[in-house]
Amino acid sequence: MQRLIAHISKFVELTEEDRETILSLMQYQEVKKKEYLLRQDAICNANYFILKGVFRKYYIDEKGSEQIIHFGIDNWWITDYDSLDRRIPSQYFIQAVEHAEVAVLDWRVQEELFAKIPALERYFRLILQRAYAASMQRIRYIYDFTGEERYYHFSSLYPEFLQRIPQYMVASYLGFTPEFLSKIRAKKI
Amino acid sequence: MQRLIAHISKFVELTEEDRETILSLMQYQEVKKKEYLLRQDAICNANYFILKGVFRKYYIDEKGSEQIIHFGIDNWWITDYDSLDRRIPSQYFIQAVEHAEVAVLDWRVQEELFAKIPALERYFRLILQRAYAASMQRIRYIYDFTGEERYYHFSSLYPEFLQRIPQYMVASYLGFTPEFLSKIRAKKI
DNA sequence: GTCTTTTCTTGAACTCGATTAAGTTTTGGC
DNA sequence: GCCAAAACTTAATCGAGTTCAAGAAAAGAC
Repeated sequence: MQRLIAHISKFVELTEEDRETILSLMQYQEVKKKEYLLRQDAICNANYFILKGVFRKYYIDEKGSEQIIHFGIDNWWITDYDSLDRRIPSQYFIQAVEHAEVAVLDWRVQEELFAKIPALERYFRLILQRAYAASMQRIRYIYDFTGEERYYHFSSLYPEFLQRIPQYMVASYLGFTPEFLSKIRAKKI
Repeated sequence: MQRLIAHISKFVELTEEDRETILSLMQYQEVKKKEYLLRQDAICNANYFILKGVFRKYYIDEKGSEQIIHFGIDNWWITDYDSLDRRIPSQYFIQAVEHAEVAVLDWRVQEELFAKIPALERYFRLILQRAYAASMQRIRYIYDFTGEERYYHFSSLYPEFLQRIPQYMVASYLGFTPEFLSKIRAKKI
């Protein structure tokens, strides 16, 4: 859980008392491979800080196949903000790709925490700013580059990732079919 | 400027004093068609609330052509958060598509305002949450639908928009060429 | 260690949308 | 009101990536 405190401290200043408050109100949770933090149609009840492991956030598209829109890795928060905040059913699944550990911030606790520690409201504003910028960047990649270019970019950015997660998940995240990914790999080797 | 106050009040509670503080620290500005609020390589100095008009946020892609990543319309904020907050050169242009009026929140004033009115920090957290969710939704549209489907979806969602802005901008925003948009329209009529 | 499930590969036919290169229509400046 | 610039259309050709279908390899389960 110290990783969470360290992360927050990179963005805002916390007193020793703040730290204790945060630790006392958040919970540590282990998540087994393939377990879900959230399922479609459920109302999201927490924001999760990933201490260790990998999660995927996906939905079922028109044709009934899984489409990954986001990977969550160490030191990122993962949730469905829309469902969490507006208390509406989620369109997404959040599932552990491998054994993981998270810090859980329940939505009922969140308000209490913001009231006690205003710096946290700021911290989340900054986190969201980054997430928003990252998702703009993602749209740029989709528009500017071909599938092949996106794959090479992704594999040079997160080489260890390709070892840890199934190829078909990478294909889904990058927006093409597993067959096409196979073809790209065949070309290179 | 009352539209801004009304918008903020939809998300957080403001006292009469808060309102006056906000109005005193923000500036009203008219922006002529084709004028820029931000240019590539400049550091973004403000967050703009659009009172009236339409803006486009775009960048120049690898091939040297303009790629629109976002439209800003009445009652939305538009800025480059990454550049604004981290004081780094922007990758984007923000340009008025038609004559517009904005409320300007300068970055040096922003901190002062957050200190005086903590509710505003919360307001921006909520705004960013929405923007982030919207951009996720955008990625979904790109992945799930063909260009033609995206066009029909867009035109049913914002019919008045198609009248107000050039087609080639719609094509750029939707991620295809103006020629292809012409083809879609020819098919239907 | 074998059996089942999951993941990955290969190839042929096909489709969506890009590119190129005209020509046409609309808009706006003066 | 006229001219130039900006915006839109049409058509032929081409390529990135999909779909379908089958088989091979790897990973768990017991």
